[in-house]
Amino acid sequence: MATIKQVAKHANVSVATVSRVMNKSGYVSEEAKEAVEKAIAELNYAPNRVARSLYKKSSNLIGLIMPDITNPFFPQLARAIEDVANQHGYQVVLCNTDEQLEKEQTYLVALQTMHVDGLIITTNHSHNPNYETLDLPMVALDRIVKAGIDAVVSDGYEGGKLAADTLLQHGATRLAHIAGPDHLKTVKRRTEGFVEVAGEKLVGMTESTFTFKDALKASQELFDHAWPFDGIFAANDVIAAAVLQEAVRRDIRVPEELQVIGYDGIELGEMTSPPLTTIVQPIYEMGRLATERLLDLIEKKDTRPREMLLPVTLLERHTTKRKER
Amino acid sequence: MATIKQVAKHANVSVATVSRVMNKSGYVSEEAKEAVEKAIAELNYAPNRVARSLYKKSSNLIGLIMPDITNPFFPQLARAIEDVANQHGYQVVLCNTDEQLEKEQTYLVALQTMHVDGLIITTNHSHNPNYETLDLPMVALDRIVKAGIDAVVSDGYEGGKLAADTLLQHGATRLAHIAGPDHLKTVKRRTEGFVEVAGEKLVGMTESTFTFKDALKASQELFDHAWPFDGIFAANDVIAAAVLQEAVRRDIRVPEELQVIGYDGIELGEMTSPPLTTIVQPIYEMGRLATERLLDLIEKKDTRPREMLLPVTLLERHTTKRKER
DNA sequence: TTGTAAGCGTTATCAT
DNA sequence: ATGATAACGCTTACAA
Repeated sequence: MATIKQVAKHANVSVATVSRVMNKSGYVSEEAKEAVEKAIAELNYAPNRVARSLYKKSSNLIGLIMPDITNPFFPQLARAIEDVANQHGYQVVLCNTDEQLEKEQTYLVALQTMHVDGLIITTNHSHNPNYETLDLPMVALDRIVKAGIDAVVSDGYEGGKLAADTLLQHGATRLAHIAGPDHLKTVKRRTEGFVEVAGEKLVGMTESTFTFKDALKASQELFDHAWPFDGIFAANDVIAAAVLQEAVRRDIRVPEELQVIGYDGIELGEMTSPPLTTIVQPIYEMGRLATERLLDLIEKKDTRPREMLLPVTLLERHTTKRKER
Repeated sequence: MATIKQVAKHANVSVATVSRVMNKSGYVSEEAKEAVEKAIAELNYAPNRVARSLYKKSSNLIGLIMPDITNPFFPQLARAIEDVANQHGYQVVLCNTDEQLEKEQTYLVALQTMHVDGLIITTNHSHNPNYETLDLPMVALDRIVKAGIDAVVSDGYEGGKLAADTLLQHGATRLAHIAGPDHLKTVKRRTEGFVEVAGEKLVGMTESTFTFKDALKASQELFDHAWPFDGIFAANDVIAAAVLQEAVRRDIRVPEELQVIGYDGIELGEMTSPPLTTIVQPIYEMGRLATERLLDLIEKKDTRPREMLLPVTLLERHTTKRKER
C-alpha cells in the first residue's frame, strides 16, 4: 500500500498538501489539488487508518458485546448494528461473552486498548464494575445495565399483557406460561405483564433457559403437571417452538385445543408447523436505534433521550384462533 | 489510559526497559523488572494496540466477510471463528456483503487500510478481481474462491449421495429434490450427488434461494406439479422446513407418506415438527479449522494442506422412517 | 543491563 | 497557498 509520502513525492508537493486534499481542510490551489488527485489515483492510495487512529485517538471501530451470536435473537441485532455502523464509516468488532464476567472483562480491555470509539452491550452484569469506570460512549441493548447508561429495550411488560389479552380474547380460559431466565430483567417484565392480566386464569407456570433442549424439558414438565390448559405464553420463540413440538408429540391440536404465543418475532416462528403467533419486538429497529444513538454519543451530539422503550406488536399466525365475533 | 512513558517515569527507567519487560525481550535486571511490574500494576497500564500496530504493521484483527449473519447457517461459523481467534489474541471484524460485489469491495479496502492480518471469506465472487491482487493471508470458507486460495468446505457430493441412499434404503421409490441457488458451487455439488444416485427414481426437482419465503413457494410448486413422491431432499435445512410446513398444510403425513431430508444440521432442524432428519456439515469444526489455518498462514507456519474437504454425516431424526430390516 | 533515538503513517501547527 | 515539523504510543537498533 502506498503511503502519503509516496503520494506527495509523486505529485511534487508536501505531505501536508496531500493531507489537506484528503481531508478537504485548509487551502489548496486547484493546480495542486489536481496533481494530488492524479497521484492518489495512480498509486491507488488509501490512507492508513492505524496511523490516523494513533494521532486522532479514534478508530472508527465499535465493539459489539453479546452473549452468543448463535442464539437466534442476536444475528438480526448484529446485522442492524453492522448496517448502520457501516453506513457511517465504522466497522464492528464482534465479541461473544457467554455471559461470563471474565470474558467480558477480557474483551473490555482488548477493545479499549485498540481504541474502539464506542460499545454496544447486551449483557446482564449490571453490577459489573468495569462499565462504571470505563469512560467510553456506550449503549445497552435489550438489557438495562444501570441508570446513567443509555439503553434501548422493548416494552416487555406491555408484551406480556398483550399476550394474555390475546389468549383470553380468543377464548382461552386456562392459561399457562413458561418464563425465561430469572436474571434477565427485560425478560422478567414479560412474565410480570402476563401474570398481571392472566390473574386467576393462570393454572401453570415454569421457567426455562433459552436453549431448545431446556425448553423442551420445561415443556414436558408443564404438560405433565399442569395439563389441561388451553392457552400458553412462552417467554421467547425458541421456547414456543419447543412447546409446539411437545404438543404435536402428545397429539394436542394447535390451536384448536391449545393456543400458543411466543415472543420476539424471529424468523424461526415462520418456520414452525403451524406458524407461530408471537409478540414481535422491533429487533432490527432496536439495533438501528442503539447504533445511531451510539454514533451521536461518539460525535458528541448528545441530544435525544437517554432510554428508549420501544412498543411491541402482536403478529397473528396460526397457533392462535381467528378472533371470535 | 496510561502510556508507556508514564510507566517508565513511575518506575524510574526508560521506555525501552518497560517495553522489554512487556515483551519479555532482551535483558532486564530483576530489580528493574520488579519496578516496572509494580508501576504497570499501579497505573493499570495496558499497551496501546494502535501504536503497536503502526510499528509492527500487524493489528491482531481478522476480517470476516460473509453474505448475511442473519442466514442461520452463518452464526455458528462466526462463533467458531471468533472463539479461536480470541483464544489466540485476535479480534474479528464482522462484514455483511449480501453477496454484493460492491459492498465486498468497500469492505476489502476498509479492512486493508486498518491493516487486518487476514481474511476469512464466504463469498461466491470467485471472479472478483480484488482477491487476486490482495496480498493478505486468507482462507475461503464453505465456498471455493479460486485455486491458489486456501479453502475449507464439506463434501457436498457425498452428502447428496448419502441423502439419496438413505431415502432409498428407507423404502422411498419416488424421489424429489429442491436445489439451492445455482451460483453456489458447493451447494450444487449436493444436487449432483443426489441426482447421481437417485437416477431413474427422481420424479421432480426445482430450485430455490435460501430464504424461507422462496422455499415455501418452491415447495408449493413442487407439490403442485410433481406429486406424488415419497422422499425429498432439500438443499438446506431452511428449505426442508418449508417442505415440512407445506406438507402438513396438505395433510401429508411425514414420514409415513413422505420422508424428508435436509442439509446443514443447524439448530432449526431440531425445532421443527417432526424434528428434521438431515445431512450435517461439521459447521463449527469448519470455522475452527479455517481460522486455525488462517492463523498459521499469518504466522508463516505454512504447513498443512491447502484445501480441506470435510466429511458429512447423517443425523436421523423423525422425518425419515426407522430403517427397515 | 540500560538508555537514546529513529521510525511506523498520519494530522495539525506554525512559519513562510 | 504551501512546506517543515512535532506529536500520537510503541518497538527496536545501536550506543553506552
